[in-house]
Amino acid sequence: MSPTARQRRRGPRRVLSEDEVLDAAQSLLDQGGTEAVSVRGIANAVGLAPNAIYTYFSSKAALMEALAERLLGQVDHGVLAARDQPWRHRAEAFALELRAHLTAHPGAVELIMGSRLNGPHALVLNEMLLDLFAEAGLDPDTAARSAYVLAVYILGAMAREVAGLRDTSSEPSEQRRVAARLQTLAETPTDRYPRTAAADTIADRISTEQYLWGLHRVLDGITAAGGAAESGT
Amino acid sequence: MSPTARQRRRGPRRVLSEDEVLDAAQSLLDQGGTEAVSVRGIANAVGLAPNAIYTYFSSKAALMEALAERLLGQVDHGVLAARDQPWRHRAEAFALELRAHLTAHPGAVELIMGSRLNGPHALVLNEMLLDLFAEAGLDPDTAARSAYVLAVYILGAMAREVAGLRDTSSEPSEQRRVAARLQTLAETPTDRYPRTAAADTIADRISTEQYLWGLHRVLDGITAAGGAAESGT
DNA sequence: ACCTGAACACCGTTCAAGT
DNA sequence: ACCTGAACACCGTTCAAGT
Repeated sequence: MSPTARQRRRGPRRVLSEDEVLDAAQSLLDQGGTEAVSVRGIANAVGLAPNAIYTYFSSKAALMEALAERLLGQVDHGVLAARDQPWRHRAEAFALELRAHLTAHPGAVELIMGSRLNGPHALVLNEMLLDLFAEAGLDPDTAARSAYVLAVYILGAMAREVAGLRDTSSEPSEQRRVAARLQTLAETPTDRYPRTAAADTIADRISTEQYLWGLHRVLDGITAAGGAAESGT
Repeated sequence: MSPTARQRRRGPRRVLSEDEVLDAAQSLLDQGGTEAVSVRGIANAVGLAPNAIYTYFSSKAALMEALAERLLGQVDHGVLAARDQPWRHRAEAFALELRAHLTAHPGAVELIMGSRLNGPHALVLNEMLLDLFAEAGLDPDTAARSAYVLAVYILGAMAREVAGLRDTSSEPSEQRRVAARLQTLAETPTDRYPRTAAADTIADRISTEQYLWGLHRVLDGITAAGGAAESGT
């Protein structure tokens, strides 16, 4: 599953793909957050000397940019394109899908938030949001503004959510317990401890409820301003 | 202006305040962003050995947390507390004030976004937002949700804005020009180049307009949901 | 063209020692 | 209690050299 050291055939032939390098980077990111991603760590994971990484990416910054772009490309946007569904339903499904993907890769949030979001995947997503709001009956200008506001809300909410999960590491009294709890939950099989699993699900549902409440307020505001066609959730 | 090396009276007496250490950190942050803030750089700026910093803060992470808190405390929240003004006007004024402060310290955004926001200054701000929405006629639960959504929008918008200003450093074709432009603008006296200054002001106003448009949509959505009392902008 | 070893100029943090 | 010098285990990146 995780890319480990491979037999190094020495020689000029390119032995790795860019994606394999990004796989290693993403694995480090998922395990220890942004600060755990190092050029030397990636090199070690793929079995190359550190400086060989610069054959694939011109700098660590370029690598991280590519990683952010790829992570954005991994979110399933099929729900956004489903034209048989009412636009509001699609917006909500997409917001939930993006949240699910990013909370599964918490380190990715910081990366995506700091990125310019002008890569191909980001542009595709923006295009789909423009389409969505156009179908909702908004004129192009209002649709563009609305897409921006929606993106700000979704990404901002994700950033606040993962910031709340942060370690702090010095004061074990507060959030440390939550992290420890999550760790425990990740290790306890759901079917053996139904109560614990249920409590966790409830906690998550509360957070999801707050997220969706805000999303609905944003969509309400957009609808009222742009004269968008109303449609059920 | 910037804290430079001071005469070091050697001995056990504490010669610096925590604030002086944070001053140095903030200066580095403003000049070169988060990655320019190093324990050794701070130590050099205040004229201490690097490890002496650990007398003031237990770790770099704790230092950065304190810095984020202090930066949040620097935003003028008088506009939020002005009870003679309609609540919507206060919300807008506060949003603009916070934006002005954070765009003046772009590096601070990443710091604040990554912080838990549970320090005293953050709690004060949250409390004031709760008051604001209570005065707007919302019940406590809705006020709390609304404060969260408003914070997410404001901080999210700031994060997107500073991410757009990022360097990229490798491809000078795109945003590099904007950065260069801003640099040029910062160096050209406004009164000598009125056209250039006007163009910049217009560009900023467009951005401000988008920011406020989104803010109004969010407030509209909240108002509609919570049955808040309407008041003119 | 791709990869390596070695080196450069950095990091955050710890430790024993001085005052 | 506060500060220092020295050290440890790291960084990202560059360079000359090998295939």
